[in-house]
Amino acid sequence: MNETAQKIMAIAIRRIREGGYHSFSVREIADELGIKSASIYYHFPSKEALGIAVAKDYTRLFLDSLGSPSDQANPIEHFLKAFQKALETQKAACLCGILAAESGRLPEPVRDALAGFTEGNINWLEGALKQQRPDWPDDKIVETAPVIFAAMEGAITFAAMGHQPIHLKKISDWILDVVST
Amino acid sequence: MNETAQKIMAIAIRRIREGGYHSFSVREIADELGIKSASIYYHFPSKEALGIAVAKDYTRLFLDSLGSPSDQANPIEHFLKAFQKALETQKAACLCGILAAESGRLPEPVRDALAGFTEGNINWLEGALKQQRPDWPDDKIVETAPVIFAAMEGAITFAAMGHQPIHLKKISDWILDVVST
DNA sequence: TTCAACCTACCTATCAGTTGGTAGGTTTGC
DNA sequence: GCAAACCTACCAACTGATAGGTAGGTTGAA
Repeated sequence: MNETAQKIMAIAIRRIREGGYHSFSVREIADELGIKSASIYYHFPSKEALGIAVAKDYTRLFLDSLGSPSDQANPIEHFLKAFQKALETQKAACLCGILAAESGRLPEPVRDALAGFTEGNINWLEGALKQQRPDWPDDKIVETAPVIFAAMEGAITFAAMGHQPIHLKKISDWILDVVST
Repeated sequence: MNETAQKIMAIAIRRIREGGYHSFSVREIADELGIKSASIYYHFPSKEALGIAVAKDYTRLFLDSLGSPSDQANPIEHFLKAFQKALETQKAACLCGILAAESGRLPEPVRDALAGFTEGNINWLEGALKQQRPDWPDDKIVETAPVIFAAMEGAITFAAMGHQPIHLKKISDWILDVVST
């Protein structure tokens, strides 16, 4: 993965987070980079392949930055803070929440890559809940994890939209409350 | 607003909820309806105008079905159940959550129509909270309403995606807990 | 050491298909 | 006769994608 390919991915990821997979074109990326659209196809065989690469890279980066739940005293809080930090530093929604919104018309392999992010996050949360609430039965853990995830995705999507001020801290506190009682 | 115009809007609204504003075309709608794409422009001057009409109609229908918070003994519960009912009967995400995801690349008037939905819902929730929690200070109410809204939007978006089972009932219970304590 | 062979990273030019949109003609029911 | 509701036929712009070419660097065998 060379420098140009990484620049292409960086632009693609930003544009997807702004308006989704269908709202960017290969030509737009090339224009922004100052090369021709045909050159994009030297680095990525198709727009779809670029979308998959972007989704997988984003997933890997996010999960890597999370580390392991067992490294944390309060892994759920750690998870929620990762979302807050992502919004603060990148001032953008989560790629996953954006792609989820258009999942009905996404090329199947892109949808699969998107599923990788949700699964990775929900698995992480299940591990975190098991550690933090060993008293909870499995089905309660399996039900709770995706709800935490989806609620945070919604919050960050609307927060990044910027029309209404949304305090991620507030919803994080709610979730911490639910988990600790 | 005649029958064909309403059919056009019904198809548009369904397609937007499946994949967003950028993933449907005027021709697709015409094909599904069995008319030519040019005929769409007899009823709506542009795709943008159709998008606006759809967003406004969706907003009106949803707010009308909510009624007034003061008609409800527990208006927050009423609001949350409206989301659950929408998912159950229509098996689709909320138009607003989908459009929010691509808001960065939406034509401005469509984005404005989208803002109408969020504002309408948040205003409703503020009224509901004021009624249900007269003891809460104004700033707490103003902070809480958008968070309830965004969390439910996220939950319904991922629930409609269908990849992971999300229980809207669960997040509704959390929110009711927060409001009642 | 030299030179053919190959590679990387782009380019120009073009493709077929799709997009939103328009001008102007036709049908149909009152 | 007239107007609502469609149609045919088109347009410019844009889409993802391909074919074929090229400048400049690297490699490896004689």
